Amino acid sequence: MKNQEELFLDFLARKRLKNTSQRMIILKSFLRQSLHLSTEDFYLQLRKKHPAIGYATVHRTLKLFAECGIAAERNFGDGQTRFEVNYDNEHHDHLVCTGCGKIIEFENRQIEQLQLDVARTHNFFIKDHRLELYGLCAACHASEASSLS
Amino acid sequence: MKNQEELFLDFLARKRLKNTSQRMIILKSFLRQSLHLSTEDFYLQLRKKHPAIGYATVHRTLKLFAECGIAAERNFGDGQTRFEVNYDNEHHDHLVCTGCGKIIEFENRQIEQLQLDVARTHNFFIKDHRLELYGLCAACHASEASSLS
DNA sequence: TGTATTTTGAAATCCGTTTTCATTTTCTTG
DNA sequence: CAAGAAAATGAAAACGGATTTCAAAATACA
Ligand SMILES: [Mn+2]
Ligand SMILES: [Mn+2]
Ligand SMILES: [Zn+2]
Ligand SMILES: [Zn+2]
Repeated sequence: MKNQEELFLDFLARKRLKNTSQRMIILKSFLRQSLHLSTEDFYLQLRKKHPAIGYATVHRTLKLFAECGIAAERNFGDGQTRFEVNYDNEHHDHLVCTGCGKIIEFENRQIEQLQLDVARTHNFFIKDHRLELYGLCAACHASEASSLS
Repeated sequence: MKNQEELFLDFLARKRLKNTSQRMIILKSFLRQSLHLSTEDFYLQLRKKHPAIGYATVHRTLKLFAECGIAAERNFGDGQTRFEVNYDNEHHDHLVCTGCGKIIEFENRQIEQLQLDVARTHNFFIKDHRLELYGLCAACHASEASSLS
């Protein structure tokens, strides 16, 4: 099993892309700290240590990560694309708190199986899916209840 | 059971909004022909019969429909918001063909129940959810298979 | 009616994303 | 270790869908 860094280097070689210091810095930073960060937020983080790296490069590199499979691109309906590390191509779905923005990951084999059933009954060939549950986390639910007049 | 038109008129009255000819024309057109149309596409349709109605008015009116519950706002990941009539607040999810854009609606009580289970195990209070299955419809799947070299 | 209030349509603006372009860096080959 | 070809970079511009602005028009209510 290759690690994320090796996977990315292989990808670069295969596509005749060049291995630059910016790409390595962005990769390491991404693997270290990223969890559902928007390009903007990730860029702002990175800029603290590496102010010379431009937004365009960050954007382009995150896209490369998604293309080679070490990142997943997510959209939780707030108009901002988010990226997260995609370990071993393991799939998961999300609970999104509309109160505080907290994101909880989950995986449910039964739901996945039922999705396949749905697709089959419609002669549909599934390539991908997205399931997001929106609502309030325990903390936000409690604070909303207590603030009702 | 009130129909969509009555619901919208009630909504306008409740919010002290005015009943204009544009709003009625847009409402009737929307109820008649809309199925997962983007604002742009809906506007282009409408313009054929009503060229004097502006895009901004169409956009604002579709938002009103969503606000009062007679329309549902959808986003299938192509960067365009789509609207559809939301009959009787009945929920459904979607199969989206990435080949031809075809959209098939489905409803699966078991999946809905399992979602509630997931939420409960995470002490999450669900308000809404979205489930989309992306892939190829039967026709697109067949044509892709036949075009492989 | 008169008049306050809302709505309208065109155009401008917003805002996240993507592209452009001149310059710099990387990589290959002799 | 050059040099030349190819690709990457960063700043700024462009893009595209969504939203807002604003002056003129339409509506609702007394
Ligand atoms: Mn995740
Ligand atoms: Mn639908
Ligand atoms: Zn929360
Ligand atoms: Zn299709």
